[in-house]
Amino acid sequence: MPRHTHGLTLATDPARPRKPGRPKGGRSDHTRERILDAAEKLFADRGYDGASIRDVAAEAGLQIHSVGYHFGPKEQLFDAVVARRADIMTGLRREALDAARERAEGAAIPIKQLVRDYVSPFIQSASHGDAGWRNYAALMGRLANCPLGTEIIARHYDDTARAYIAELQRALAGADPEDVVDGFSAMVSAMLGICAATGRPERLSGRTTRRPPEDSFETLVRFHTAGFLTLTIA
Amino acid sequence: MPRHTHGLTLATDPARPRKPGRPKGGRSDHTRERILDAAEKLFADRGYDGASIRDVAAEAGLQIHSVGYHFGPKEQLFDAVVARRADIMTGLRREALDAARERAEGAAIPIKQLVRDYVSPFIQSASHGDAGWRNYAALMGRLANCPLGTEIIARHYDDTARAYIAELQRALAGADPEDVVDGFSAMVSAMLGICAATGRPERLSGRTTRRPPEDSFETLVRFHTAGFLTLTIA
DNA sequence: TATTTATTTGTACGTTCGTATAAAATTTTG
DNA sequence: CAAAATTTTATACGAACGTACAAATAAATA
Repeated sequence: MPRHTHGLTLATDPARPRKPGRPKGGRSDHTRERILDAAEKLFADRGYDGASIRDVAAEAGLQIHSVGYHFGPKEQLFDAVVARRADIMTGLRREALDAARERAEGAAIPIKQLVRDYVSPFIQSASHGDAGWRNYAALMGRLANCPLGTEIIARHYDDTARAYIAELQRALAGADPEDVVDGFSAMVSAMLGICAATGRPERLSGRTTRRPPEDSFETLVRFHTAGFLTLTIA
Repeated sequence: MPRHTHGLTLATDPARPRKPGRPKGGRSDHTRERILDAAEKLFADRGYDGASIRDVAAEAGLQIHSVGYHFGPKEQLFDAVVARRADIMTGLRREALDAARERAEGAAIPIKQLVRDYVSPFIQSASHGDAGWRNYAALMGRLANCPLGTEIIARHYDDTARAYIAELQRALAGADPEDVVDGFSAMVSAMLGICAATGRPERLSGRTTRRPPEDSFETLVRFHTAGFLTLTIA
């Protein structure tokens, strides 16, 4: 299995619908994954209100009610879509943070390391992962600045965000903690903007093809590391 | 009239509906403004698909068809909402750029000046302007990372964005032009994130009240100026 | 083998959506 | 004052929405 999929791949054989009846092995995870994949794609393309449960069912090759049967009301389906990969993302960021702490041996973790460790899992998944990860990244970008999205993001991402912010504040001793939070917010906004693949950077630079997200990633790390470092200067 | 409204205020007396019949003065601008105000608010709160034309009409105190009569299909209404203040915003940024060019007397404009001039009109309007500007700022944040929004933003904002990017590239001679575009995109993402007022910074910092956007504005200017400046270092 | 459990199917309900049509009301124009 | 123009009101249409119910099907259980 390719490393960048982080253990999650698109449900195979999306064209073949299941026959009715109790499935052979324990639970019917296959169908659930198919529904999540379809919902992820449509929510990313059209937004929460723009994507209908009917569309999701059709995209998954299922009847309408299968979606409600497995996930309940629409909001629960939406939350399940976000949660699935949020758990993976959070795990990667926690691992990276633990490793960085170990390497620092009690000292503050370098800013650049913190920026890299927080942003890297997301951009790597969005650029090297399968279509599911690309859809997920686009979806998170849509969610960033709207009420429903912020509420769900808070539930799944805020704990880890606070852990990184605490390390940033430690590494930036003397900086206003609120400035650090603003810097962190700016970093996240930029990260989501890169992965949203809106085509705007191409239009603004005159490129015909999209710049590789890894290149933007390196720029983003340098750019935001420098930004954080100036916050210590009163 | 307060300076920060930039000549646009909410239509007065939103509770009184107009009587039917041809209006006394030329066109019925009063009703049009009321509809735009209502649509601006609801699109910001609920998104394009989440806000219905019925809701807009009710918010404006009008019958359903008045909206369609004045603005045609829903997408045209949406574009009109974005366009109204985009024209004002673009004007302010152009003025600032012209003034900065004059002051530079042929030399490159300082980075910090460019950052400030681009971001300031938006954040000042969103923080000191009336409710209409606050709604508009929230709406633009929602639009940033979705297809429909990006298309409309391109139509109304890309020309001025390119003018600022050209000056940034001139001031950052030696930097990769693509890096400069990425930095500009990061700056815009952060600007929109601040004005979206999602409540996330409060949750991440433990504040109970929202940090004044002007404070975040000053941080953002320092932060991103430093980011741009490192792009010249290979 | 008979019963229970899990899943899919098919159909349907009431609501809301964007848009359209027709008529009434008021001002401007001739 | 009569006719044309403009805007509001009132109503309605077909389509799509989220959700729900009952029946059918197949595996698990007894």
